[in-house]
Amino acid sequence: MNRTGSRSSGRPTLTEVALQAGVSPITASRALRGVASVAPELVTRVQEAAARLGYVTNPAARALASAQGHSVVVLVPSLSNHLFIEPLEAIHEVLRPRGLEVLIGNYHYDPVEEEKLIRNYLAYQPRGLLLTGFDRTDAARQLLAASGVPRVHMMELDPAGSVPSVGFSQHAAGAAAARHLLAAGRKCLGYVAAQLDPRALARGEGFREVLRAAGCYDPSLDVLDPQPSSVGLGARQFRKLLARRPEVDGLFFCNDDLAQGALFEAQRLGIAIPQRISVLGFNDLPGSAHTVPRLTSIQTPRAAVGRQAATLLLGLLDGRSQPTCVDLGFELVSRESV
Amino acid sequence: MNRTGSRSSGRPTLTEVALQAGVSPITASRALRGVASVAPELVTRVQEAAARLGYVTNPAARALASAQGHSVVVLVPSLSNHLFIEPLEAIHEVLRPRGLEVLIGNYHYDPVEEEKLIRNYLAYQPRGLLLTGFDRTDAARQLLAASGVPRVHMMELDPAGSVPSVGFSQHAAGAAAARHLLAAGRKCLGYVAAQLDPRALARGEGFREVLRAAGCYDPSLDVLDPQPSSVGLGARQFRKLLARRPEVDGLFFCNDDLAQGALFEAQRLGIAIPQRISVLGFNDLPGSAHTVPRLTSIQTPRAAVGRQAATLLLGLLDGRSQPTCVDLGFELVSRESV
DNA sequence: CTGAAAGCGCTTACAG
DNA sequence: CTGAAAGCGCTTACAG
Repeated sequence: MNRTGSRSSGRPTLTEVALQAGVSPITASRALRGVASVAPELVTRVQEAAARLGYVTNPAARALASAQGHSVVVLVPSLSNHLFIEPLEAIHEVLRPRGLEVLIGNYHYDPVEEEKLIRNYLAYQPRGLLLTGFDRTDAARQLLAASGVPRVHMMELDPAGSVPSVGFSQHAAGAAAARHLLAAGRKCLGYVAAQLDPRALARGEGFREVLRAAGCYDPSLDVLDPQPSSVGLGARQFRKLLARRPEVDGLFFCNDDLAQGALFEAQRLGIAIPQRISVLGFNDLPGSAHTVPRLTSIQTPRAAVGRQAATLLLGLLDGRSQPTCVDLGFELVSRESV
Repeated sequence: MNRTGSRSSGRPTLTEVALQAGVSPITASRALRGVASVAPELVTRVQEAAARLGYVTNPAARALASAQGHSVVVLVPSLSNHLFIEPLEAIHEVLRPRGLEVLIGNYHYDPVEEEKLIRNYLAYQPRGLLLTGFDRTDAARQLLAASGVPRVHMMELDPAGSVPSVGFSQHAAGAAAARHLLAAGRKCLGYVAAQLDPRALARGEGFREVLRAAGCYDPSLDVLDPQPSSVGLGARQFRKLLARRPEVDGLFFCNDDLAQGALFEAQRLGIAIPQRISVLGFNDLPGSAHTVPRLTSIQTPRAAVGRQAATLLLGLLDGRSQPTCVDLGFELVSRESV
């Protein structure tokens, strides 16, 4: 048989399972895949044979024969800031039970790296794609369109509404932040952002718009730093901003780690939060509920985004659902720092 | 040609590249893979043809034909506690340039889930495996041994020294923690651990051993909680322990997030750190350098573990290196909390 | 240094 | 409901 040549993998094949079960390989294949048309008795016979031999489908052979991978590719801009871990876990939970492998690509906030990942992963003929936001190279856009692979975008809402997306309005979140600070009686407000991805920028837009409408927008109070977000950076930016503009009385941080750093630094500087300055975070990261003072933040539906995006993709694959735009909203969690 | 049938993937194939370049598919294959024996002129011709057509190798076909995947599987117990992100990134950096795909499996600290992942991923015929620690089911052990796939274990050192491993001695780290606290003049010491994976347990052993030798080990001062590690849990455990044993004067936490929680809670309780209680963390997570007071912690070589493990695996694949045990050590970072 | 033949382990039409 | 034939797109020996 085939097993003689050194090219065989050594693992049991479908043909061997079929032999044991006394059926043809095609029937064995159908039985294992749960194709309806197989006699129940044969199904159990095949399943037993497979179990006995410890048979596991060779994914390469399956993908080659069916011209379809059994994977869904998820592309995220980062793994290190914890933000994308929760969607990732939720995606796994939805997709794994359906027999779909989840391939994770991290492009480190670099559109060129994302384009490479898209090119590479498309070779795997994935069933679907889960992407972050809408900001990518033209080449990447073309690759995606040409591939025809169903996809859902996460974290941002499609402005046009034509591409399936699951997330919330970053702009509205920024606006809500400004309104909350204004409602707390603060007047001299700044936005402190790092990384400066499209979402942080959109929140800044929303924030500014409200301030402008309230007649208290001061561009010199904004701090936009392209460096990765971190506790240390938050502390540094807080100190610098305060030295420069001691009259500031409210700060919106684009991520909780920055805000936590500001809280630490304020304590070192002897600046009372929120008495002298209100501090508002974003994302409500683990730990923010326990800082001193407890951080007021905007909770984002990260796990829900992953879950819904995966579910929507599944619907698209089955032809059950239409491309839609799912707005999951956000929630301001009021604690002690504003 | 083949392209007529609906079974084709629609993407350009090696054969088409070969046609364009005026060579046989085999030569095209060799040229693209960088097999030495191809005439330089043909190599460039093939590469140009491939570029022109936008050819990307079909990984399924390649894996099937070569009875070898081009992936390395990395299995980690968690993604959410940030600990395993750095090794993962480092592994990517080493393996991707070599054309190896990195498949990530997260088993959520569940050996049964790890066993399933091993079974599944082995079907991909990975070139190598990167595993976390040595604690797994017997079935998993057998699968690994039977597969013959080269592997390197991370984070712990192989006690026997026969299996390749890269990490540091968890036991020694625990002992170092105890010595540091003792050297600071503390006598009433406890170990606060969560998750209770084998590594946290090993650190506890090392910690206890030193205390015992110093004649001040008190088992009732240890807090071992199987829940996931978090800032909130650290705060809770700190408060409870303090209510129960107000005389405690030094605490070693199995992870920095717990220690950070304790710092917050101490502040709320008005307990001076380190004057009344020394707090020692573990892992030196981002943020720990900025807490109030700044957290003294034990820095672990997480990125280096990933980098070295991947490098060692590469050596194993090339037959360049022998299985060895690489001890990367750890470093106590003295700040303000002890 | 290059190539014709065969095969990797599945699944897709096509029959019956 | 079941199966024989062909094919997915590569690479492995084997020649020359």
